[in-house]
Amino acid sequence: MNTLAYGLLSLLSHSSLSGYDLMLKIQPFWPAKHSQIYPLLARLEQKELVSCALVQQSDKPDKKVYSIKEAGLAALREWLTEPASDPVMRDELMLKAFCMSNVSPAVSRKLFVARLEHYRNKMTRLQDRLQSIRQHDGLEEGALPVYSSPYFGAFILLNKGMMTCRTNIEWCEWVLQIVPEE
Amino acid sequence: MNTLAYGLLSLLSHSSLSGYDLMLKIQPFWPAKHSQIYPLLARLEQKELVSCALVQQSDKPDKKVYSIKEAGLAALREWLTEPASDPVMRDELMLKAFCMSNVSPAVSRKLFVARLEHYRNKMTRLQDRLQSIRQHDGLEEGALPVYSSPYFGAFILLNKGMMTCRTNIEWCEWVLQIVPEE
DNA sequence: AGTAACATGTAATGAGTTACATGATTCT
DNA sequence: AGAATCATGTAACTCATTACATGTTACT
Repeated sequence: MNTLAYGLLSLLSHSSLSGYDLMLKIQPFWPAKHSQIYPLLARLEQKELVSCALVQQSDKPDKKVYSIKEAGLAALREWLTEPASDPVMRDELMLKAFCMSNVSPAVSRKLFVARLEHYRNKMTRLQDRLQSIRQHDGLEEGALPVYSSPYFGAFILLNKGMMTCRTNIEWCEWVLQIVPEE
Repeated sequence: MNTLAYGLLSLLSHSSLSGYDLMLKIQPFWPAKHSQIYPLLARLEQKELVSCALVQQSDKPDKKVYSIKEAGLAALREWLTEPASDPVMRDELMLKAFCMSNVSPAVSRKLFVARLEHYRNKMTRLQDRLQSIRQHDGLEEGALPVYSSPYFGAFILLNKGMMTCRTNIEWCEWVLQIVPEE
């Protein structure tokens, strides 16, 4: 039972999902490819932490929908009582920033312009998602979901994403201000 | 030549360091254990990108100090012209936050209190480091190093660290405000 | 005498990515 | 007919962590 396994259980505790959907949904929190997800789901099913149902679709290929079982929820609750391990951030731009005085300002600026673009796109996507979960939970602008709502977690995470994005954008803009134009 | 290899070259472009020091210094940007660093340094030496000198010490065990060679600097400059890949963040707390409505608020609060502590400690360490590089570069409070200074990269990275820390602290405090006390 | 930090290495295992493989369904 | 998305799986490889292994020096 590694972190990714608990991550899948975490998503499944909110709603039943296919392996494909799990793969898409877990990206912002714990990036993983389908080649990692599918075998892991099979193991979780073996362990009786999740169940699986074949769902036939007419508009799309059939899919296997996984649901969390009581044992899975118990494992999840147990895991939640343990302290979370420290976050791990791996960003090539940090390494490049460290040694950028070795190249011309123009080369450096290009890196930060690209990153700025990346965070601005991400920001837009986050805003859209926040709008959509506000509607799901029937929330007015500025109102907060209650703790017991299953959307509470998603809500605070989206807010974190927005705050982080904003900070990163500010940082990139600040760097571009102090890195000379040529 | 993976990202870690370029990361080592990046640090070495600023100053010559032992494998042990490299291992300590690279942690904030690209976490890696010594078991990954030492074999990689041997490969970089084989490729003639770095050179190695045995330095005898009396107060501590002897060490091997690595220096970047001209070919290493060339590889670094080449790498800097390529776009940086997207940052990868893996944080167990995000996964736990997503499903925290499955446990009592007390259990959830504990996670965020611990994380708040973590970021406050980190913030203090960053402030100390920023002070020390200000002195190295002979900078007044509020002044910025010039682009060509080898400390420029470290300086903007420390500022990013501080901004990120501050944002994370704000987020944790906000979450603790809206998660009920019991 | 024992612990902690410094210092370097290898071996085994686990986690994660890329590539290989296949097929359904929709849209252009 | 071809591209894009949906959908699931395995195999090979690289990357990263943990464990094994050893030795120095300083401090208590």
